[in-house]
Amino acid sequence: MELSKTFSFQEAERKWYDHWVAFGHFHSTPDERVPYTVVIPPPNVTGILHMGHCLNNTIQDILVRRARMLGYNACWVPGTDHASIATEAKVVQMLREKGIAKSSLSRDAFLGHAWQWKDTYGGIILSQLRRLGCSLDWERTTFTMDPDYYRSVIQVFNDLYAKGSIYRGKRMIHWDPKAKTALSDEEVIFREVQSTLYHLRYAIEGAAGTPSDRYITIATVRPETILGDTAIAVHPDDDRYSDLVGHYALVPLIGRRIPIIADEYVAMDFGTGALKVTPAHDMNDYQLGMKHGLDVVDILEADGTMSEAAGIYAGLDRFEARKQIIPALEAAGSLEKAEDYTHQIGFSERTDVVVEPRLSLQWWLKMNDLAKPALQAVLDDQIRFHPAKYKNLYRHWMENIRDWCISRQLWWGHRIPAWYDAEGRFVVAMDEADAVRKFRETFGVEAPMLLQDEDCLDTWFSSWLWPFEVFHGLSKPGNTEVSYYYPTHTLVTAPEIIFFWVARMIMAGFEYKGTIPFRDVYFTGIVRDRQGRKMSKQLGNSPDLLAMIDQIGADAVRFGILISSPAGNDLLWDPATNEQGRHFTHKIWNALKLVRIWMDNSDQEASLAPRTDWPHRWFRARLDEAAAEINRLMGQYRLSEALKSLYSLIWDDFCSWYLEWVKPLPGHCLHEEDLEATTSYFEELMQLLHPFLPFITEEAWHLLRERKPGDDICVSRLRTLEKGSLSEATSLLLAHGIQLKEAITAIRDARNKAKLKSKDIIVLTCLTDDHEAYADILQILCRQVNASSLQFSDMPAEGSIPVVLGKDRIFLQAEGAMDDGSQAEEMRKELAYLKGFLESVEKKLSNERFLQHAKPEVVDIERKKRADAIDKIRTLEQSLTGRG
RNA sequence: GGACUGUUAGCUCAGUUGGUUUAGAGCACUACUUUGACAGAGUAGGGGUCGUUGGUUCGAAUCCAACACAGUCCA
Repeated sequence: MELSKTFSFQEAERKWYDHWVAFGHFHSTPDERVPYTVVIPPPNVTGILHMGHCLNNTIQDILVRRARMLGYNACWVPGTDHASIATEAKVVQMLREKGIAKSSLSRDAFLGHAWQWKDTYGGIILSQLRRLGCSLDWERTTFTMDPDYYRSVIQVFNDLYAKGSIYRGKRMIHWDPKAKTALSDEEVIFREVQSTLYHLRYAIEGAAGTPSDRYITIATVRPETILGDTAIAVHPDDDRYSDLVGHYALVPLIGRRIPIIADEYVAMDFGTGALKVTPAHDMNDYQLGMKHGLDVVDILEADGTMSEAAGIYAGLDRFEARKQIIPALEAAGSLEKAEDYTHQIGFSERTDVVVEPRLSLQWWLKMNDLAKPALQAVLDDQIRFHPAKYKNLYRHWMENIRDWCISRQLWWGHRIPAWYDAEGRFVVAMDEADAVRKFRETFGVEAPMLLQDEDCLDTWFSSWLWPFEVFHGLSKPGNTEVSYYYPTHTLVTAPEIIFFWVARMIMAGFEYKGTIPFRDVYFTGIVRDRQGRKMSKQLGNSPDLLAMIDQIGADAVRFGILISSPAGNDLLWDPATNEQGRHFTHKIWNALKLVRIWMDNSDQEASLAPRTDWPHRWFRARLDEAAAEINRLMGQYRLSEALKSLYSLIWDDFCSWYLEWVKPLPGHCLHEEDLEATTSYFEELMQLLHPFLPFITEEAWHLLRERKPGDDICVSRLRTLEKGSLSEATSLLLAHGIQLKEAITAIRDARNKAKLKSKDIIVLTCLTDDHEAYADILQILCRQVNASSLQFSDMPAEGSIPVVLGKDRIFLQAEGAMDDGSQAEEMRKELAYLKGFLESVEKKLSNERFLQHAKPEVVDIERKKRADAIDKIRTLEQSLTGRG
């Protein structure tokens, strides 16, 4: 039966994915095999598939599918994380659209809505990963707020608190005024922003608290914060201001009396050299304030509006206040000048609003002790980073690590397990009953009225347990699964979350399992668009992947993203690479059609083509060589290179050369043994390709042979090669293959230049010392260049066109061949090149120091180069002068 | 401002410990071909001296230094 004109990928994708799941091919249970475990970086439960996921999960799928085919017990665990800020923001917005304000709801009522939302819309991304072909073990799907998981997070909090690693403290934190929560340092993105630097005059206080006619000028980009100023600082060595130190200045508009202090922290060359100090709203100012015992005036509310303490503009948004204060300052004569200024401003990673430094009471985790083993493991290559350059970055961060702010002012997430009484005393406990017990033990209170902390834990405080808690490593310690699957094998993730997640997983691994969580970490590149911009929702430059899969198929999308993705480098992704993937699947499909035609013909009474042997031996050698190469590249995590080499193995060696060499003449059918060899090579190629393009390879697998149920390519065993180098016989075959390809190409080129039509038959005469080398390939050569015969001779044929092949010469004769001299032109160019080359080699060989210093092998190679070049030059010269 | 990474064909990238030629691939480009698997194709071809400068070496795209440019992370 003839196959359809094109591969029906939509049908095949649905069919095979359902089939794989139905046969349980992706489900793993512990057995006697060696495990290969990968845990998915849990996507945000509100997420939808974007390019980053696509790249990341395609890579994981390739590693997992290949491991499965190499005989490992492959287990890839799916799941999602609850993403407290992002999810809570979505739910709040959804409620707002229904006219419900979060503030009107109780915590329980809000969480009811949130869970409902999660159950309806959450996890869409997991179904999208099926479309991509990901071979995940769905029976193991985990969510960071599953009951067991939740309890483990609480247990970890209790444990770290008991060890003294968790503490509560008032510190300057990054505040997100939209989400109204604290952020960790890692959740703040600094961007360069064009703004204005205002120079403002503060009058110096004269006698009796009235303004004098002197003033001091400061520079600020945030003029509204002058309302929170409690000092002006200058450098102690700054002559401009030294007489003012100890005096007082008056804040414009509100007239607050603030001291002028001296501190070496001030940069004399920045702005005016005088620094306004606002301890409540700047990290560094806060430090200065502590040092000098300054007042703290907090002029902002949690939502970013001005507070009563500001004196004026209360209730106004911070940016609106900035707009209004400028004309007011100008009217008061305090504005000296305004200049353009570019600087870095922090934005919330989740809500993209400008973050505020804010003084607040939060929960913190001490990091120093946790970081030590985690740093060492990477430095020692117990955990290997790919590419290794990320080791430096990791080390730098780990050596300068700061305590982690783990509390978030949110309801969606793991509620902080601390209970307070009316007097503000608190205990950390597993649950309320435990808290009551601890209150009794600690404070001697019998029936305390306790309230649990309102806040939640940072999402990463749960996902750092992921590699073992997906196997219930903490909730059911020592169970068979965690013992079998942990430590996991490879983590594939984006470099952006090296600190958020990778580093912390390593810490948790050591703290709770006493060992590394994974052996290799593969950092993917950042996906950028054609203009080099990072793909993001804000820019809207991320393509709709599902539409793309619908349009051109999952295999083509996987190919496109991977082929442009060198390990660890950013990839500029261009939809044109998808086209390449589509063409590739089309090529495979057509090769499959050809082989199927041969199969169908073999049943018929067509005359049997003679048995060919050499092409099969050659392709076996070529396949072994390529498979070894792919093996090596995969071992180094050079996935895109492995795919490139497979692409050319299939397209060039198999389709363009091998299939043409074994193709029977019209009216003939392939010899049975030749057909069998061709079929097994095709199968083997499909196996090698399967991890990359799972759907078309599975389809081909079933079209090449009748299969028993469950005999699927995804669980087939990949042929593994003997270790060591290729045999001498194999090397010779490969060399002859190269020689054949070169001869065919050169003669075809000569035919082209002689303006011969493809139908025109030629006669070949060959001048060579090595008849042997042509024995096996002679027939193929003639057929591929449409020659009726090839004769050996020691004289060129009269009126023929010469083709030079290394030391050999082949002459072609044909009716109507036109030698327009371009062939000779070509030879003269080649001759000039070779002479230049020979000169450079001879220069080396006549250099005494080269002969002394270079390794003997290298000198031998150079001698061989010289001999080859001399031979080739002689052959060319003979051809050009027309001598025999 | 600090640290790191990169700069190779029109574009996107390989080039593994310096020496298998005077640097490879894909896409794009040019000419020819509608040949029975494939025009989503075939056949052949053109195109770069490896950011700049200097150094180490018998020998440098490859190692070192400075500079220029780009990017990332951190403050």
